Amino acid sequence: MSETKDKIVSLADQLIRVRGFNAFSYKDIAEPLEMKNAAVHYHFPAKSDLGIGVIQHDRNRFAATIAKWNKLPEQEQLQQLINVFRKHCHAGNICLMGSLSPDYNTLAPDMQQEVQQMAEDILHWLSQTLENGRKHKRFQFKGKAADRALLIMTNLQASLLMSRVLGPEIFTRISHQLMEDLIP
Amino acid sequence: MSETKDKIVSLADQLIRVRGFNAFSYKDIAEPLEMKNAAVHYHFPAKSDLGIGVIQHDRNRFAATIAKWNKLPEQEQLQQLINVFRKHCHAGNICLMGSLSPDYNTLAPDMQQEVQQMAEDILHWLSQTLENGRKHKRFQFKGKAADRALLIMTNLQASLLMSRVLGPEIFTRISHQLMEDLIP
DNA sequence: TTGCTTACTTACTGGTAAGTAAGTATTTTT
DNA sequence: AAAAATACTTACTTACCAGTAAGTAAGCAA
Repeated sequence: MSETKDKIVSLADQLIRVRGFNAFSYKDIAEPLEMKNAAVHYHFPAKSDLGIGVIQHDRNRFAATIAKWNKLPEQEQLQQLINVFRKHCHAGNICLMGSLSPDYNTLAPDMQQEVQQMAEDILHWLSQTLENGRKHKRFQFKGKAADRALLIMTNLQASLLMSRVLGPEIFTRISHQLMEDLIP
Repeated sequence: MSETKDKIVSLADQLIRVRGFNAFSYKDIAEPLEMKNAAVHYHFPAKSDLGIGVIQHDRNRFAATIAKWNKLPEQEQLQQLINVFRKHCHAGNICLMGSLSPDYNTLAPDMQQEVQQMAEDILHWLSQTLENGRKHKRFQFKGKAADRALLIMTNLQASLLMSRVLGPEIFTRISHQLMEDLIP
């Protein structure tokens, strides 16, 4: 990917997390990068192309990141995930899923599918990590790992939303209690 | 409140939940109600006035609803709350908090404050209900009731978001496991 | 019956949005 | 050296948005 394209995707990623997909415009990309509206359209003809670019970038980064974690004990892998969310929390960001799923009905079908796959990526990894952690007696929880993954995923996702409204200590309380619940 | 004003608020409530606050316009209100753009502005001069109207309507309804539940055993009160969310889930709606918190940074300050108070309303009630339920041995959980309320609140909120993307069985799995975790 | 309020409509403004057609300068390929 | 691809800019279109000014018809109130 060219340098310019990369800068556009990074900035769009930020804007989606801070203001939402329907609340930023090509001008918000073009101006800070000192180019014209039409230059952004050159790289991403439609806004949904830009949205898809952002999601794919994020999915690739996630895949690379979890690969780096995969020799760590499971509770540390989960802690790493929580750390990623904490950094976003303190930057005032919400996660891509938390930003794009409320707008889901307004998105183009090809972008909707990309959002869906991102959700499946994360849930699949988290399910596996929880299942393995339980097998190795590092986690203790009731029910299926896939259901537990849903609970934890929704906690993390919405903790960023609630933190935006009620302050960052919300995130700390949620992530702490979450971990506490899992440790035998 | 006049009948017209009430119809506007109800429709706006729907639109916020289905498409998001920044993704509907006065035209989307005016057209189905067979009036002109300017008539909506007559009742709600700025869009934030309409937003505030919707939130206040919802907060009042919530207050009235929990008052009706307050003689029920705590686990049934929580089940009632889950039922409210389930109905929204099957209507394709998300909750107001789930819709407005991603857009929080784009909202007018007076509307932000209203969102904040709505969050505090729900968390306060849920904390109290969990605390009372634990005292009466109807619930069992680790940690502070206020922290548990945060976990459950975020589960419910984001379960509607995830259901929109991955289908309504997501909500069923989350709400079921959530209840299971609390029952002694 | 004159005046005031309510609940609108008509007609508009200024601004912004996504998107595009056509042209240009620079680099790369043949 | 000619042709073609790359990465833009200029200049524009179409469409919509929130918001407003001015007018109006109906009802009520002194």
